[in-house]
Amino acid sequence: MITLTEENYIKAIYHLGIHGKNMVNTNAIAESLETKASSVTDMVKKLADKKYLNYKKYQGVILTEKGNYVAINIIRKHRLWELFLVEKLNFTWDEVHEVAEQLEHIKSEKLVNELDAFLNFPTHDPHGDPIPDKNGKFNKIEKIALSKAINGNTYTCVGVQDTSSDFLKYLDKNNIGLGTTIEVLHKEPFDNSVKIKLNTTELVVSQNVAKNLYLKIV
Amino acid sequence: MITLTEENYIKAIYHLGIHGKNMVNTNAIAESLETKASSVTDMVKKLADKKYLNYKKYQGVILTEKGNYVAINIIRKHRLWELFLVEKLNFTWDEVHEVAEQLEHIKSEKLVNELDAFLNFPTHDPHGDPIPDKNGKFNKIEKIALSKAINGNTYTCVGVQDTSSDFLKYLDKNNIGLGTTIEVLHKEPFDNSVKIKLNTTELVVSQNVAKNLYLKIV
DNA sequence: AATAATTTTTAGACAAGTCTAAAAATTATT
DNA sequence: AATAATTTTTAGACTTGTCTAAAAATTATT
Repeated sequence: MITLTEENYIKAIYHLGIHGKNMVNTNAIAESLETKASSVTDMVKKLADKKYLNYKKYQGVILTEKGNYVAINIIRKHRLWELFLVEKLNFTWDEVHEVAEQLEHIKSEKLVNELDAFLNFPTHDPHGDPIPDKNGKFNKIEKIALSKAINGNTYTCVGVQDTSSDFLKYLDKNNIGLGTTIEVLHKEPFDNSVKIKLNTTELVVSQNVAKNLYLKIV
Repeated sequence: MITLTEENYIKAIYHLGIHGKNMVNTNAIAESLETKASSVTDMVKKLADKKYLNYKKYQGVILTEKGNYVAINIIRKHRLWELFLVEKLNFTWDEVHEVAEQLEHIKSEKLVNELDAFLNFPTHDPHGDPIPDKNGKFNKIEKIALSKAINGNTYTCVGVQDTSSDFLKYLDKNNIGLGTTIEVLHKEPFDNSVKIKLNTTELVVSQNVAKNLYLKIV
């Protein structure tokens, strides 16, 4: 039986390993889980024993097929629950994360699959992230950060990188959500801020915001 | 912060203390949680320190107001989730318990209250047990075990005592559910079995079944 | 290539919750 | 009321996951 802590390590390692196919190092895991490197070393040995990952001393860690499967399953549950909370229980997109972090660990195959059906087999969660299906399959959408968007083009918002409450509240306040149409008016080379057009209003957003907002070309 | 284990102890103590206002003893708690008496003693001291209950050495344990509040809140969550699983996710009444045991520990005031609203503020769960409201209030229904029902009277089924999968499957197989109309035809003094009439069919149930099936007079 | 800085691992300790075995208190029996 | 049976508690140990501090390996710098 896999423990809650083990699941959280596997999830963190999955997310850290997503870009670049190289190994995930101890300090990165420690930082992401807000724990100490020595604790990570201990746990990583245990997870290697259980065949969730391959571990080379001083080299870092990489998930096995088995570990990958576990990670994707947790992510599937997390995102289904997030969507459930927003669609059925009136949560806002900045409120869902904390609760979904708990719900993702509930163990019941039937529960996940019935929830999936209840929500009509959705493909994306409230932050625009893809939801893996029963078999772990999901397609990533071709998205681009606002900071890398091209002047004069028009896009729609398809997701966010940062899911912190503060950032999501900022977006809400400025009427930016999934599906919002955004035209790129001007990119300021001095501070990398970007001037955009939303419906009728114009808005200047900082580099920080621009980096964390994902768009798709219309 | 209260731990999962503490919550389970408090819930068990609440259920054990419901009949008779006297103290709940160590062995009873140990048996109900399938643990050892020595473990119970340790935990009970901890719960007393945290003011969830009053504990007198060798005398047993009784929940405080604070402990009672925690217990009722867990029961509220358990029963709301059970109803959700049956009503929205196609679970049968014998499948819900195990999953609800997990879901009842999710911590989010908003989640519980929104779930309550989503289900239209229900008053009873799929086993006929009352669901406490936001303020912990609930009315117990005047129910009677089939074994104590009176010959010739007609009742409706309002709940069960035993919620084991086997018992609930037995009831399903014989078309007995919440709201089923039951007429008591004959009580056999020899083995305490009871002959009942369901719609058109007649059925003889054992003493064991009769003791675990709750009825209300029509 | 030698030294410095950083990263990672090891060793030993701690808290939570559990266990076994033995001691202490309570309850039942004669 | 003394002894027997039962229940409860204590004492000490184990597991999981964590920590600090020190040692070892790797990477960066000169």
